Amino acid sequence: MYQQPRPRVENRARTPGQTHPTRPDTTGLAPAQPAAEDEAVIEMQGVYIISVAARILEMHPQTLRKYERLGLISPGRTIGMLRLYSAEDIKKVRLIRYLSDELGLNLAGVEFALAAFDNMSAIKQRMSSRLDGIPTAQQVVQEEMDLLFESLSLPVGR
Amino acid sequence: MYQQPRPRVENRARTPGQTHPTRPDTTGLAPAQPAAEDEAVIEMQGVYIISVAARILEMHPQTLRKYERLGLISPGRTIGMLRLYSAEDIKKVRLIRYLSDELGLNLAGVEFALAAFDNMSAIKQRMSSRLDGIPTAQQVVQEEMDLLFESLSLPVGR
DNA sequence: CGAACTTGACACGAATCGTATCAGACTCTA
DNA sequence: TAGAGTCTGATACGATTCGTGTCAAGTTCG
Repeated sequence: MYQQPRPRVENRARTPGQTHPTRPDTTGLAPAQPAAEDEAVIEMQGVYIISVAARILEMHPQTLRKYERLGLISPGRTIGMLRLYSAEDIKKVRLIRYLSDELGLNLAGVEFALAAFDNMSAIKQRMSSRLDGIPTAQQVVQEEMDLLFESLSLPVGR
Repeated sequence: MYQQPRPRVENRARTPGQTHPTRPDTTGLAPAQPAAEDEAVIEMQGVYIISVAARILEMHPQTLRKYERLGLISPGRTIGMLRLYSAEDIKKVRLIRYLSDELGLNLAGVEFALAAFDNMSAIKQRMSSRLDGIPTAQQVVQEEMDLLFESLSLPVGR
């Protein structure tokens, strides 16, 4: 078995005493995480194979594979084609899980939302760029677009 | 029975010969639509009770009631509490159906998308307003925000 | 008045989602 | 090189969601 099934609704808060088994990576592919003290908030770096990523995220490996098949994430690969999840990938999966669990979106909705975020970021960038000579306008755009991101009830700025 | 079940995927194009029964509104509440020639594109005005709205939209009345219960639409009411669907409401339902059928969003996703559209429109308005004295910047915002709306693969500007 | 309609509540089939399981192939360490 | 452990794709399962259908009771309006 892989893990106890994660309840469908909000179990983000970790029970304090419990910590991950931190089973040694026999593969050696994933750089050891910095001796996790509070795993829930550590900023990790490096890449992880799917089993490690799944343990970090407390999700089923099959779920991660399904997300990739649907194009929601695109983890790297080893020479042997093993998936490698970067910190960016982990963050993105957390966002996906938030949209799914907290907001109740299905995967089509998640795809739509992710695309919307990307487009919003890109447009914000373009506007700021085109307003290069007008710092006042740049400021306005910056403020309002940030407001727009906040209005989408996201956990953080993606 | 109310109608033949609408296929889940894309049947927007009406078979040319067929036209709605246009059963006379015994209620008299809904102003007669302008003698529909091509019902698929008519711009209607006035308000309709749920049975008429459902026939126009080729949807089940229960679906419209469910949308309202979820807060996706808010049709008016007669003094007798009968629902009254305006042209705005009809358009909104068409958008909902597009998001659901074409993009595959569930209703939580539709709610998210509608809120995002509203927020985007509001922010665009606010930016344009705050950039009142800088027509150049106003133009940029206008163009880019329109681009943003287009990028969301919407049928029209909502 | 009375026929036709709307209302809310409940139930059903199909589809979706996360998870579980399987055999086979691969990886990496000893 | 041998072998334990892991990954891979494919498939299946239970729970949930969504649109639709059905029902009795109340209301509306000609």
